[in-house]
Amino acid sequence: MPRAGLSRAAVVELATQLVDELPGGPEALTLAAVAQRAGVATPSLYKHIGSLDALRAEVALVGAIDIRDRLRAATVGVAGVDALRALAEALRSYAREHPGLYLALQRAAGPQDPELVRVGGEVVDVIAAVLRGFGLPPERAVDAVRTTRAALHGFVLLENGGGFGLPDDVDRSFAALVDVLATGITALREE
Amino acid sequence: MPRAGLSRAAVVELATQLVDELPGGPEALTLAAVAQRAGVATPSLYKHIGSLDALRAEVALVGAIDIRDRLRAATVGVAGVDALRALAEALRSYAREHPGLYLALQRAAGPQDPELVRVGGEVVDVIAAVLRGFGLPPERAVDAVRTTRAALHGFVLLENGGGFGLPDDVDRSFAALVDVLATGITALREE
DNA sequence: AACTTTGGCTAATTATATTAGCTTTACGGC
DNA sequence: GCCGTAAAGCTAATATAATTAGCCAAAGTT
Repeated sequence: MPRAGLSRAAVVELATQLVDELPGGPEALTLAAVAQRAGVATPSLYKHIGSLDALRAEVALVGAIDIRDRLRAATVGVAGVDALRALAEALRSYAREHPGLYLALQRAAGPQDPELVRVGGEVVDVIAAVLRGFGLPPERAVDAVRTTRAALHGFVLLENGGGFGLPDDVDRSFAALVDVLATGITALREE
Repeated sequence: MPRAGLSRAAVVELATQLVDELPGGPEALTLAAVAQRAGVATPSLYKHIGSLDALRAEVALVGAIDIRDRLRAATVGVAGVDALRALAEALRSYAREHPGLYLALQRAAGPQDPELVRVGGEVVDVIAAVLRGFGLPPERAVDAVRTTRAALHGFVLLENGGGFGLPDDVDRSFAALVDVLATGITALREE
């Protein structure tokens, strides 16, 4: 019989699809499901990946790269509050399109995978670059980046997790969050 | 041989301990580990709980109740920015003391368990009560609550997950986050 | 003391990851 | 076109975990 013609990249691609389709997100990802979709027996996957955990790490890396690229693309040529808003909306869009992939990023954050650490750092760099437009003193920059990361990350997690029970307009709340960040971070300058 | 003298509550208690001790948090929780700690065989646990998922839901409920009580205790008799700071610090302390339990709250947020939904609503009520001191127009209150939840939730998740790579003082960053929220939410009044 | 409920047990089933070892495909060099 | 080899697949086997079924003994009740 002919071969399936898999590769490391193909397996990771299938896994990233699954992670977004499965209701349980990254935790529900199984090698059995990947193998079924690939049309091979489960152990065959080990020719391309090291383990389920390694596959999860690769999936997380794909997500990190995607996010980095989207944030960069969304913020070229914009500055100040506009850039912050563009960045925020790009992140939220991505998380809504890829809820499983976004979740996969969470737990994989450990210092195991240097690639992931590097790309994560590049994501943070984009945020830092955007916030530079707010004219903060250098010693406050880290605080502003962390605050922004926390607020955006928390919002999309709550939204994707169904944490907002009320029917009130979530878009408006997100806009409010960005306003709060913009106002509050600007005020950090004055202290 | 004498009985172990378990009960639903005792099993949940052991599970909550484990969730905070295990490196993998709630996902690493197994019935086998609970049974071992309880000194019984794994299937014996089913006399007290319905399933692993049900146990996870109970663990999450314990966390939600704890958090609700801590936030209430931290904010009685304080108002305005002081109340917001007290609430924020109470939440962060709890998450640092109980990283696994805090994580357990995340995924269990679905609408399955009405108890959890109720307690979760009570947590939100505390936040709403604190923010009432900022004198927002009623139609902005939901936005402010969501913004606050998102920012605090995101921060403690990033902190517990090792997401803050730089050695810079995390306490100071957290204080900055609370400042940003206070300033920004106050400004929501004016729009 | 007998009866009943309850909590524990062992045995069995299913799903999954993972390892070992075998087979065959595809392919580079002759 | 043939040959050797490495890669890619397979089946078989092992280990862990959840879950169900059915048994038995301990506690508690009458």
